Amino acid sequence: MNIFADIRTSVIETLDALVAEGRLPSGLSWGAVAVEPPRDPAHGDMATNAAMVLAKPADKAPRDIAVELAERLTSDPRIATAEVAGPGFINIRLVPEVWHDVVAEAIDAGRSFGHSGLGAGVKVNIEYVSANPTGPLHVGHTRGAVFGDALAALLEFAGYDVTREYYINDGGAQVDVLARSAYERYREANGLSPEIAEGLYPGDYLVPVGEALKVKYGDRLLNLPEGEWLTEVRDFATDAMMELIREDLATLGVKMDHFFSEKSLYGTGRIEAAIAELKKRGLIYKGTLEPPKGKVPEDWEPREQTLFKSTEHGDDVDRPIMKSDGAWTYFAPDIAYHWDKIARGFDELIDVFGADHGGYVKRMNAAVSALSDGRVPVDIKLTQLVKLYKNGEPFKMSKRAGTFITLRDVVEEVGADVTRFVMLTRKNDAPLDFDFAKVTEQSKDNPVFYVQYAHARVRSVMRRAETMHLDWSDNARLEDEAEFTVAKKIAEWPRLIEIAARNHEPHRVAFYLYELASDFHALWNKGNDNSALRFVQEGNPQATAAKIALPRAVAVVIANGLRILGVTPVEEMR
RNA sequence: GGCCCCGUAGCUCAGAGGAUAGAGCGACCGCCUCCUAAGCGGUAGGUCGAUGGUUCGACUCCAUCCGGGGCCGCCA
Repeated sequence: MNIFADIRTSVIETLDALVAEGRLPSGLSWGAVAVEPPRDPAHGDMATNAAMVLAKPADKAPRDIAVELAERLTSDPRIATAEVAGPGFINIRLVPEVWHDVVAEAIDAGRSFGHSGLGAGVKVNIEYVSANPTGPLHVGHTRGAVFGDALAALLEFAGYDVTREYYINDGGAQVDVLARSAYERYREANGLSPEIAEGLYPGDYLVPVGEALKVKYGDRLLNLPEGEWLTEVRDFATDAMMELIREDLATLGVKMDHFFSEKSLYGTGRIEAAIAELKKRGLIYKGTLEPPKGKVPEDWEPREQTLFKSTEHGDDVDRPIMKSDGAWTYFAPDIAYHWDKIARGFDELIDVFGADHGGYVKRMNAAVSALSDGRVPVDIKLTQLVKLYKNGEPFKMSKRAGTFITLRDVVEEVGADVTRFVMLTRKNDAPLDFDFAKVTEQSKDNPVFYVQYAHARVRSVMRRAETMHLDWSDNARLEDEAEFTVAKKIAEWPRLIEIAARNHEPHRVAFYLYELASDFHALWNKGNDNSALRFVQEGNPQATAAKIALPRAVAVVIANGLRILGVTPVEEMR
């Protein structure tokens, strides 16, 4: 139940009735008619703009429509008052029973409260993380992992059929570099001193890989020319890195449905097939690009390449898919990969990239648009930088010195729950400050704590109520303003889910939970002054049952929200 | 030079085209005999970067400009 959608339906039925009676002209569109919570609670529980958006097409004064509409709306038993205000708003107040019903429904529906038919089984593929398999995941990947995972859960909650996917970049030159780096560690394991040349990966994490290579191959690969060991070492090292990455993701609670290998596209005709699709549409040609303006590379010279006419689908320049030497560019397997997703029947695609990949958005959009003839929308979400701090001091990282902070460092330091919540306290495209000290602080300054604390408070009173052997009725008795404030916030949950899902913005869930927790803490505190508002009424099981329904509903919503974010709701604070 | 993101209170940030633009921090003033004060209430603080445009209505959409960041031929 989404009370805002329900009342909107009522508004529209009323409008239809007005049309049927000739009070409004026929043929009007209700698309712009909205029923929303007002900014100022003094304006009521919800407001509709119907009269204003219909005034012009209906050729009537907004207030005339509003007066007529408002008068009829009150015949809806849920609507207590409907008043015309301002330029033509209709401010609606609902009867108290509605809010009691919301509380009962939240408790009754439990984990499914807020589920939406929005997705209606639409198949969505969400690709995230997709880090090169050349080492452990670092902080930047962590944000992408958390964001993608929360978005996936959010869409599932909203009724979408979601596939979580990771694209393994195991087809390019970087995995050869990985192989050479691992080979040096293999030599080291054999008692030789490794030569980590400039450009190789120096990290310690390859030491065990070298040792494992020794276990598998003994000394047989020593003193062989690179051509004879490269493939085997590369595959071995890549598998080891993917195993490492899977473990890293597991510590965060991220589990992919599907890993897709770039390598599987090469030599199998799959790239060729995807390019053939573009060729079929007349979007492949041979040509020479202009040099990039502004920053001209020293060694630039015009070369003829095979190009994708991405400008036909909104890109700024056409993009090379094959180099002048006949090898595919990195973009070619990307096209093939996305063609594969389309061929697998996904209705919508989402890619989560780091902000440094912003330059690829237009070309990927163009590729998907071309390959699906505009049928499959692709939304590319960029996650901005994470700046690390400790007690307000910037945390210096140096890749060269190998002192970069890994995902595992972060999770071990503050825990997966805190990591996930904090990463979602900013919009994906806003930079994020992550202070190791502050995120674990137990105070209201810390949103993770604040929301968890609200949940723990509810569980605490529920444990107390257990001892009273009361009848756990879903029927709340709401009396105080603060109680209605909380119930009304709960009523917004289903609507919030739809907005967040539609915009692909899981951070909205985190912000909402903070607001709900705030309303709840306020109510709790009111119980300090006014014992009638306490959830546990000593020696009175009936009164307690009636008062404890509301916090129970709060806990349901907080738990559902936290689960979407991938955070475990806690039973008590420790 | 081009493209993308950002610009909202002193600071960090929310804000489906709606009414008098919000929250937290910081500052100031209050609230524990009472389910966790790990909390709550109040006060102060704003030309929503600028100028035009669309609209009944613009922080929101469009254009131009200013400021900050990122990316920019065959690299991955």
